[in-house]
Amino acid sequence: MSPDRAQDRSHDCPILHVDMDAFYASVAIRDRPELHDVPVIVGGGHRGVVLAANYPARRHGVRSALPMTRARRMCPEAVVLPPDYDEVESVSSSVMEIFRQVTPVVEAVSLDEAFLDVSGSWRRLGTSREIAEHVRARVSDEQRVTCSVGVAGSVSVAKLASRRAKPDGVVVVPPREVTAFLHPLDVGELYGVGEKTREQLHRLGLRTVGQVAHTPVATLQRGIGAAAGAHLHHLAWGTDRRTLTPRRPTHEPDRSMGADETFGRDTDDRAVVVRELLRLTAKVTHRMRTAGVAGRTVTIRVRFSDFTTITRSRTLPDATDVTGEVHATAVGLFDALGLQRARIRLVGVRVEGLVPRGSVQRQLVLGARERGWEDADRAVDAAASRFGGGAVRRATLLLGDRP
DNA sequence: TCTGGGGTCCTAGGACCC
DNA sequence: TCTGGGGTCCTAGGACCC
Repeated sequence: MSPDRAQDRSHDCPILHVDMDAFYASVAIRDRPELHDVPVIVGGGHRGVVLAANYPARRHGVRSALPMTRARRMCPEAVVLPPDYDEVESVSSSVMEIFRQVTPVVEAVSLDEAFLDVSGSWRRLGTSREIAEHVRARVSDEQRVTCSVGVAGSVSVAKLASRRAKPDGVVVVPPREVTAFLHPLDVGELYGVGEKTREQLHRLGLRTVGQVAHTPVATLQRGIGAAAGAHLHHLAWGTDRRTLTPRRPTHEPDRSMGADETFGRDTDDRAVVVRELLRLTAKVTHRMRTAGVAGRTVTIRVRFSDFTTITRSRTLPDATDVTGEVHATAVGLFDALGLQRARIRLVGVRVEGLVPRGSVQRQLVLGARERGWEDADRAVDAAASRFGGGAVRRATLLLGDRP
């Protein structure tokens, strides 16, 4: 090992966490230099939240997930742009391709984040730090957006390191420096510790990661639950041994698929809800059929104007991907709530317990009616793939209440 | 005009079965 | 003849992540 490499020690650090900087905003302004130094917020329009804010906007306190109304109030001079999902996806897949040219062991977390295990690339590409800089240079040169990279011996530490590296930097945390790096951090920095758990831990007198590390596991488990407590203790010592899974094995489908939507205005009209449930169901079952999966458990979600949210679910005798069946189940669950004039903000449909469609053995022979629905679904799918998603809609979706 | 939409995993109680 | 004890499925809720 050359002195150079001994010094940067990144052979102890096979894991890279690459995180794009303010991704949706960076993509939106990459061809608009006049916007680089002014606050830019990317967000959904109506009743939406901030998807991304560039660094000038962040200086005003604007961050992801903030309600757009508050964001505009905090930074009235900001340029607000709608997200360009197609463009973001295109940049994302190009960036992921760069990662895969560095190592085959790439676990994409989301459009803007991935873990890389580069231990097989050292001979070819140099130390982990050098590989991190190589990745950053390529992403910047080829896609004109920046990213930050955390380098460490484990997934959880690499993740925290990339946050420290932001924006547009690299942070390497070799094993011998892990506790010094982790222990001063606020517990809320740990992966899996959100607002609620952070508050619980604070009530137990635990504010820093170091304090959590020196708390008996049993105490943590009593405070926040068996699984979370044990996991947290590992995270606090940086001894999380999770390895990367390049992608979910193909024989293993997603566990659930769903869709929900916030109404433009709260509603207490059953007909509006039923129609929305149909639209959402059609969207979900179409995705299911495209993925070749069917599911048994149908769950609806209802959020009221005061933001309280309930779910109701029903498990069917057989897995289905049929729009009519899922919709009928969803409407049955909704009607069983017996709501009178409750103001509803959002409804959603989710199908769980997904299995490959080919494995579904129906116990009962399909009646003519179900068979008819399946044929109708296939016709809708075919038309959608030929003419685009909006080409065919069920008749009830065409009635009334269009803006 | 406060608070999106896509998911995953965990917990807890009751039913049901052996 | 006091009522054990698992294991699994179902349902509802909640926390969390990006």
